[in-house]
Amino acid sequence: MTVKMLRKRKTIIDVAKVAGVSKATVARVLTGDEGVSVKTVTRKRVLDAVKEVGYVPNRIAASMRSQRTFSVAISIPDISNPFYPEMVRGAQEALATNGYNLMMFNNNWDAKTETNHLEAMQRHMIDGILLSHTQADLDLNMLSPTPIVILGRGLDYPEFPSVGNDSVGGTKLALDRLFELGHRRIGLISGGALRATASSRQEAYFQFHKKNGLEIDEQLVAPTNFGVQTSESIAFAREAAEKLLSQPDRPSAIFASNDVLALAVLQVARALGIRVPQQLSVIGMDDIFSATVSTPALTTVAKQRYENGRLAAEKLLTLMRGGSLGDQSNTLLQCRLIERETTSSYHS
Amino acid sequence: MTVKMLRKRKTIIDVAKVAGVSKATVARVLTGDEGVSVKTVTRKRVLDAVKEVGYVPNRIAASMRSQRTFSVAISIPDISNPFYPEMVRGAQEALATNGYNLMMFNNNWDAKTETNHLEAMQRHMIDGILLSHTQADLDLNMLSPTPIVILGRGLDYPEFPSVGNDSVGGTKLALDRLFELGHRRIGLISGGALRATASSRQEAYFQFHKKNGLEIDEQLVAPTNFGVQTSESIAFAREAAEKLLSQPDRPSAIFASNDVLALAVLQVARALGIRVPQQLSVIGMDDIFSATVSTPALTTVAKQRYENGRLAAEKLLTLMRGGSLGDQSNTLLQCRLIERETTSSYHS
DNA sequence: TTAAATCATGAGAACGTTCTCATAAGGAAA
DNA sequence: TTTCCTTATGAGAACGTTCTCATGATTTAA
Repeated sequence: MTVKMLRKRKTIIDVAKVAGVSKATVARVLTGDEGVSVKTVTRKRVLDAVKEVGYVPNRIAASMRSQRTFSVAISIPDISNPFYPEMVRGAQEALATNGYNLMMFNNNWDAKTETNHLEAMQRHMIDGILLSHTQADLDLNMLSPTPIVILGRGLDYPEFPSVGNDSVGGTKLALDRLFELGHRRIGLISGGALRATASSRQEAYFQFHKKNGLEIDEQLVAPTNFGVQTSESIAFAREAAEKLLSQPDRPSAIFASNDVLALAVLQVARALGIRVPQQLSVIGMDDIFSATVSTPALTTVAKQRYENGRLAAEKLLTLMRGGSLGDQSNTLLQCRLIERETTSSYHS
Repeated sequence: MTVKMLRKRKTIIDVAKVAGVSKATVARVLTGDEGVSVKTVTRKRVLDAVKEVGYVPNRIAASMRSQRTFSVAISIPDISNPFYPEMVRGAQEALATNGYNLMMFNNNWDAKTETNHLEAMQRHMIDGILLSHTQADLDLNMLSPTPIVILGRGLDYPEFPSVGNDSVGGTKLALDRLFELGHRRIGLISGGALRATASSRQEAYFQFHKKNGLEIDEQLVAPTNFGVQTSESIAFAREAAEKLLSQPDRPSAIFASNDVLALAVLQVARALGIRVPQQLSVIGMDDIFSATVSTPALTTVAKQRYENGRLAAEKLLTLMRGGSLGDQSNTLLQCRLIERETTSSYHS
């Protein structure tokens, strides 16, 4: 008869016993910021004892006392949306190299879930939050004093630090390029998670027309949708593209505010027998992986997704260490136009 | 002069005081599994007090005593590889509905990082692990008694429960279909994270030839690569495809063991002026988003990624609750062939 | 050589829960 | 009434660290 011997986890006290020192000394050796002084021989004895008993520190207990968990929460709408994983990776790597762990919260664009997640974070005593918000009216002050960094342009929460991509600048980049190529009737399909973001891009579209003395044809602007899932987004884009492209005086170019939308436009154009880029130029935004493998490969405005996550994490680290961001509180990363195969100069 | 009043977090004792009961009673009300008996009036008084003081339970403290953290770790090679996010989402949602949180570990295919992560998990006292392993020789018993469920076929760790996709069956599905379409010279480009997986697919390829009385032409089999990043994977596939397709007696069809590879084949074919599917049929595997938007849209063997994550989490939940999986320990999910536009019958 | 300063270590409180055990308050059975 | 259960609550230990403070050992300054 075998008794299943499940030995208990070793504690700092076991180590202390073996090393012949007090638990305080063990703690000093293990968590010692260079400052603390421990005799070299003692340190060695402790370290040896740690190995001997196979001690693994219990961070829960440490957190209990020190009030620091070394975990950070990241809240995003949908990890399976190709925009986010790269951002998460950037954040995770920056945090990991600093000894922090990442807790992932995925709210599926659901406001209630998002709010629940915020409370879950509080319960878990996380040290900081990276927030790609779905709603514009979260009570973030409730989380004080836990530091928060907003992922994306912080339009809805101007008082919080943020790192985002300059999508308005990117929109200009795309429109200017199309103008340069001779396009004058340019369609807009604008989506995105948040009303503020979506409308700021539309604003850029209007500005562009004004600047270049072009008239705005409402028929060229698809009604903005936001806060929807990838699959719905595709259906929406198909519909919008069909409407834009089946007009008698159809646009010679379309700018879509993300690649998923732009790829849908490509499909519709193909179905309608409109050749891209000969008869229609298309520019997307984000530079997701799919943009590189579509045929023709999608011209797009690239966002710095990895860098976005990384930099946000970096800021959060500063805040968690009690530092201040000064005038570096809100960062907008530059977008870059990547010309592939869906753009060409205008032919009447 | 304003003194920044940062009020301390409320504890169960604050609630107890307001409600005029002991902390034990508060705990009973808040964590009470139906079994425990508390007077209705007392319960109400406690619940009111919780609201009044704005109490948020401290799970760290709870974990300290109860030895349960209600967090689960998921270890994957690369969240920005389009295969994983959907799986993570499946896991996260199943766990969240059961009150568990997900800690994400991303090892970038690095063995050392993976090992470090395993220790980090132990430190954090996580209740269970979902492991998509990179190495075949991890000492998982070290983590005992923390339950582990392997993501993917558990070939390398047969003694642990696992949930994976039947990629061998999927390979057969693809090859049989190509055979049915009249193809006899079929190329294989096989990659994948793990040696065991990659070679089991190659094995299926050999079996297929034997079964159908076909000779194996070594020229049609690209050297297997595994354990590489997406970007390297693409370069590898390009090279392999070029070699396969520039032979005098080139294959009329190619099966690639994941979509990223297959999409690369598409690009190479296009560059070489080989029309797909008229002159070359291509089948991929995984059914990532990009497969739906490529031109022509990729025929592929779909894996159940969300379900994979969900089911693995479900099993882990059973184990964490002390249950047993019985003969349900290892699950292989069925693959499905999705015929899109890169396959057609053979023309000499 | 002695006083003062610094270094090295230990004792024990504290963190905020959960959990065990004891006990008071009711109600049922005699 | 008394005794025995059952129900409802409280007291206080326990979880494994970190952190503060005290104290003995050693070095430095005079």
